Amino acid sequence: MTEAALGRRERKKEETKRRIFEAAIKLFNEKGFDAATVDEIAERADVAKGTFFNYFPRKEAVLEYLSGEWLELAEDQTAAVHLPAAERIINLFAAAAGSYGENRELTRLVLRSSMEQMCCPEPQGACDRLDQLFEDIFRDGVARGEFRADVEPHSAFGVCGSVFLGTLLWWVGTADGRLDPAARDISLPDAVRHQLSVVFDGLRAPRVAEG
Amino acid sequence: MTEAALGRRERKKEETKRRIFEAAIKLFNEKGFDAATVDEIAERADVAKGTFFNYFPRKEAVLEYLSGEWLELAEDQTAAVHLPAAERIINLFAAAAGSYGENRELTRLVLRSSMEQMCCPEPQGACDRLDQLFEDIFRDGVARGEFRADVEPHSAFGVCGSVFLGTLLWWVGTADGRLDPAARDISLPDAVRHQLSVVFDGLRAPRVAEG
DNA sequence: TATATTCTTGGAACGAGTTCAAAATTCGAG
DNA sequence: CTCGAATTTTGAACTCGTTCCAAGAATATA
Repeated sequence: MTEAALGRRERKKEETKRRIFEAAIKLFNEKGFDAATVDEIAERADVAKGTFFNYFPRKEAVLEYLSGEWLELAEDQTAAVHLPAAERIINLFAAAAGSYGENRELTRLVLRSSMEQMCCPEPQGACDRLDQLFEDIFRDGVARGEFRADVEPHSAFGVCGSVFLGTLLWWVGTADGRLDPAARDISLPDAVRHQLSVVFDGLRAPRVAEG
Repeated sequence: MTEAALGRRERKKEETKRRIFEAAIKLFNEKGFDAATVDEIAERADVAKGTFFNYFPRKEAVLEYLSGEWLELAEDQTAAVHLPAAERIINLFAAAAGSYGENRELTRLVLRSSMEQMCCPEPQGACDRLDQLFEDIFRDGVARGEFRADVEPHSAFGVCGSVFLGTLLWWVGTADGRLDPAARDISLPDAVRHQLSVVFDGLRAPRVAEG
């Protein structure tokens, strides 16, 4: 009698999770992560407090879930195989930054939880997925002679991922009131692009040809 | 009658703060940050629970204080003016990494709190101090023609600082049990050196001379 | 339809961080 | 030395995240 692939039970579960998730995000936006109590979230999602913990084992798990959703939005960027590898990588991170960079406060919270994850990396965490995407493109770039062959892909991801993260951190720190003058005229994705381009080209002054 | 510049009261305050601080760090090492309760810390420092919050407004503030102490240890590295600027910068970060890299668990905690600070930058936070040190050296390097002149010092710090932080994160994630094979043979300061050298030289393949 | 099973619910209880206002201590002036 | 002001200490009370569990609902099976 069940028409969908998922039974009614499964469907209801998913719907409840979404309801809790959306209520939580909305509240985080309205009053901040700490000020939004689980009671309130459950109240607004029309479930009991205990139910919240059925779906998200900890309050922070809501943020981890959100970061996963944001990453998915960026995963398409790996498709454009015709572009130079450097550009594809920059596009990948810039797209991710685009998802993040809607709301400073929320981004701050997601960043915080992402770092926690990074410190205790799960086999299938969001960071590992991003690493995989990156390394595929990077290896391609090495094969095409665009990138140095003497840098391990994982090490390269370490550098680029760090800069991505660091730029997000910087952007989050430029709170709306006291904007860094440099931050007023540049969007977060553009900032990520700029910082990554520095990584690609290096900091050293190029040797003048007529040395 | 007071021999020191500080009155008795001031001295006692400082001593109490140290006692609380050391009791806290010792307990964090023994049983982890979360498992060490403020009650226990206060108990071991021989003060009441409330007193703890007189000196550290939040439990996490102990970690912020610690990160400040670690940074001080690295500040000497800026003295060696005779070295190339790139080397001085690498030494600066490697020295900082040396302080951090004693204990993975503690480093994880300090990193967590440092990121929080970075998200809501205080005028005189540890990050700003590091930024100042960095930019002085960097400008020197630009003046000497070692670095590109078209990269803002602050932007360069963003890149290098991010990579420093990211490498710490990576290292913290390589828990003693499940060490990344690559992490077994390289110390944290060396890892920082390596990653920063990538930043200096860039990721792109050098143009072959006989193009 | 009746029964068994599994999952969901939500309120009570607990633990730990944080707050607060009263008590204790220290300091400086007379 | 003594009094009063200012500062520090104190721990009980409060808040909120988290756990637990018994009752109930939903589903599968006969």
